[in-house]
Parts: sequence; structure tokens; C-alpha cells
Amino acid sequence: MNRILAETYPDAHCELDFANPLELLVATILSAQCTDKRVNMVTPALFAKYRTAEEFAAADRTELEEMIRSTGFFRAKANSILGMAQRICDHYGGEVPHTLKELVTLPGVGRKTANVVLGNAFGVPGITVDTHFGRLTRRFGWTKELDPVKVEHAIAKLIPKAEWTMLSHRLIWHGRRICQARRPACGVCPLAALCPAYGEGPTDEATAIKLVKSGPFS
DNA sequence: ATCCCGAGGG
DNA sequence: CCCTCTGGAT
Repeated sequence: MNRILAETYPDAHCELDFANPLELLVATILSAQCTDKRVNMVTPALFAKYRTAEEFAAADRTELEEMIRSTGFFRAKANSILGMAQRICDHYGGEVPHTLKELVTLPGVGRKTANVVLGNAFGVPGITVDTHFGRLTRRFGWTKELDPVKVEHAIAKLIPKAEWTMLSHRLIWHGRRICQARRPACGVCPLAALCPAYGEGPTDEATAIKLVKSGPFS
């Protein structure tokens, strides 16, 4: 299945628009529970107004909230951006740090966000277990784990490190285009013949979680 | 386990 | 109406 994914999505890549590590970090924070398409609608104005960690840290909270409102969770995200920028100024000389350990100390930055920045801004192999990655690897029967960290470790044993970042992009692309949460398009899926969840696949994530827990996939 | 919190699809 | 979208902090 991994080989077919690679052949189907040879050019899969991060679909958030960014020009430097700081922009990617901000865009990834905004992408929580939000489509990247919508993130890309608010970031041009945002990145024109705030260009450095210093400028983000000095941003007016209300103005920042209004600019990112449509991405949802806007108060929490504004708070994360302000705190993250402040800490980058205080502890990292205004530059986005390059390690997972340092990145996850930033407010609003968890393991998933840190791996996105490492993989796409710094070229460090990383597995980014988001909603798509978890759903697809469970449907494929690659893992039964629900905890993102356990999913990450399980896949790390199955796939060579050099492929981690591209696999993440490919699963996300496939999840967006074909293997959608609510209505997977099994009829046009290039993995159909190999997929344990073909046809009788769950049609929504809540159902999927219940089925995985009761153990029909193995 | 629950909260944050908006937009779009079915 | 209900679910989902590249989660993280409490």
C-alpha cells in the first residue's frame, strides 16, 4: 500500500503557504481543526503585518484575534501565537528552534505541529499524526492505536525514516481527496484491492473509533 | 475528559 | 441538524 501511495502522490507536499520557518509555525498553529485552505486565506494579510517573532510578540491581541477569527478557536490561537513569539524572542534569539524538544516547549506547539515545522522548514524526517494520518493508518490495518504518539511509534517501525515526511504528506492528501472521514470514496481508490476497510468502511470518525475499539481490523 | 470555536458539507 | 477540518492545554 505504501508503494501505491508513493506512485499515486509522487508530489505530495505541505499545502500551507509559507516563506520561512516562523510563517510555517504560525500557519500550522492556525491549522488546528481548520482546513489549510482557510488558513491560506488569512495568512497573507497576517504575514504582511507581522514579519518577525518580535513583531508577533508585540501584536495587539484584539487585532490579531480579528485577523485569524475565521480559522476558529481564535482566542486560544491568538494566545498561542503571542506566547510562542514571546518565548522565541526570550529564549531563542528571535529564531524558530530546530529540535522537537525545543519546539514543544513553545505555547500552542505540540508534537504534531513541531514535526510539521521540522519536516517542512528544516528537512528533518518526522511523522505528523494528525486526524487524517490516524484515520487512514487505522483503516489500512497498519495500527489499531488511538493515541497519536503510539500511532507514530507503530508507523516508525513499519516505514524507513527517509520516507516519514513524504508518507505523512501522502496520507494527508489521500485522506483529503479519497479516503475522507465521513464518506470514503472506495469506488475510485487505488488501494481498494489491498484495503481491509474497503466497502464496509466506516463512514464517520465516531463510528470508526468504535469499530477500532471493538476490533474488526487486524 | 473537556474546552477552545468558526465555516462548510451532507 | 450533525460531523469534520493537518490540535493543544487544562
